[in-house]
Parts: sequence; structure tokens; C-alpha cells
Amino acid sequence: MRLPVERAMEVCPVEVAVSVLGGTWKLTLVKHLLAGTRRFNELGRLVPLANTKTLTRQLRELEEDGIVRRTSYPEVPPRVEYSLTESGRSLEPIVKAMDSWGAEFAERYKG
Amino acid sequence: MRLPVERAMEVCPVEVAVSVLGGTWKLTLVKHLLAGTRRFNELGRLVPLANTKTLTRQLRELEEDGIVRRTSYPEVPPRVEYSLTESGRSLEPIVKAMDSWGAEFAERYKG
DNA sequence: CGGAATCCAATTCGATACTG
DNA sequence: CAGTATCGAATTGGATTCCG
Repeated sequence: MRLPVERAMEVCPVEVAVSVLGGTWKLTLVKHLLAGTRRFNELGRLVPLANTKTLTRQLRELEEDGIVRRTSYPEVPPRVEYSLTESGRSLEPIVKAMDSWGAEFAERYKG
Repeated sequence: MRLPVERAMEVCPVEVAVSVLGGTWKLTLVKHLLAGTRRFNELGRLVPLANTKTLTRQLRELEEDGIVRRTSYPEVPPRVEYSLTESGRSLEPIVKAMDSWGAEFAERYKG
């Protein structure tokens, strides 16, 4: 999280959202989790440019911010499942809006 | 812009939007510009934590991405006005969604 | 007024290798 | 399978000063 939430609040609620969601891959992860629970390596395959270190970090931060729930099963081989909290599901309108805006931007960008 | 648009596109349109809009202050600047044209130092006062270097950089990047229009008037003292392009105005739903989401997050964060 | 220049601190991100 | 450890490169943000 680049800007501490306290400081972002001094300026604008928009900036709070950016500081929580702005990390690379974070909203893409949320998008995939909106479709259902996923395991660690599943998410890794869905976001192929993220390496394990980065993936772990983003998921941990999302967890700390109450957006993602992490459930670990004491099995061999290990199984860890990620899902959205209620707060995470409340991001659906933002994710959908950014998905379509990003698609349009990319279209203009190519042309 | 952290991740090049071309690479973001390989993964997800959401990531394109994040790479274009994710910089600190960028969406806050867009929010203020949604209310009308603003001059450089006006924006500086509206985003008091950003110094001139950062402010200039973010505005330039938004300009390069076709979101902000910069108009310079050959006067003394100089006057430079910033406004949104059509593409910039199309961000209104995202900005509003993030504004209310950020406000709720900050509320829970305090409590 | 609207920046540009300089210098520096702090993140952040990635590649790679290894592990319980 | 689901990470952790280490290292290093790169980006980024900030403070300050100066300028036409």
C-alpha cells in the first residue's frame, strides 16, 4: 500500500480506494475471486505474469485489508483456498466498471 | 505507469485500467476535474499532499493517456488550464464508485 | 504562475532457488 | 502444493531550489 490510509483520508476517499486497491494484480485477483473460491496455484495460472512472491504479498495485503479470506487446510499436500469477504464482494461494481473501461482504453490504444 | 499497457492487456482489462489510473493522486485529480476546468495551482491546493514535481508528472501522464487536456495561455503571468477529455469524463462512474467505496472503507478502518 | 532541475529515500517488483 | 529466502534492478515519491 503506497499511501497510508490515514493520509489518503486527509485528501480524498478516492485516494483511500486507490491506496488499498492500486497494487499490481490486486483488482485482477478480486475479479477472479468474484467468480468463486480459488486455490493459490489456480490464481497463479490466472495471473501468469505474477511470480509467487508478488502473488503472496498482494493476497496477504488484501487479507489484511479485509477484502480476501484465506483458508488453510491441514492436509498433505497442503491446500489453501482464497475467497472474498463481504467487503471484497462489494468491489464488484468497481471491478466491472474498470474491466469495461480498460477494454475500451486498450482498443483505442491499439488503433 | 507501472505496467506497460501491452503487458497488462495480456492478463486482464482490469489491469490496464489499474496501470493507467493507479498512480497516486491521479483519480483524485480526475475527480476534481469532473467538477470543471482547473489551473495548476488550484489543483495543487485541492491535493495538498502532492508537491509540484509529482503533480506535474501525474498530469503529464494523464495527458499522454488522453484523459486530461492541457491548455497553455501565452500571458504574463502564465496561465495553464487542465480539463478532461471525453475519455476522462468516461471515468465518472469509476470515480464515483471508488469515492463511496473508499469512504466506507475509511469508516470501518477507523472504527 | 507554472513549472523544471537536482538529489535522495523508500518502495516495489522480479528472477531465482529452495522447503515443509 | 503453497509458499519463503535472498538479492538486486527499477520505479517512484519527496524536499528543496531555481527560473522565465
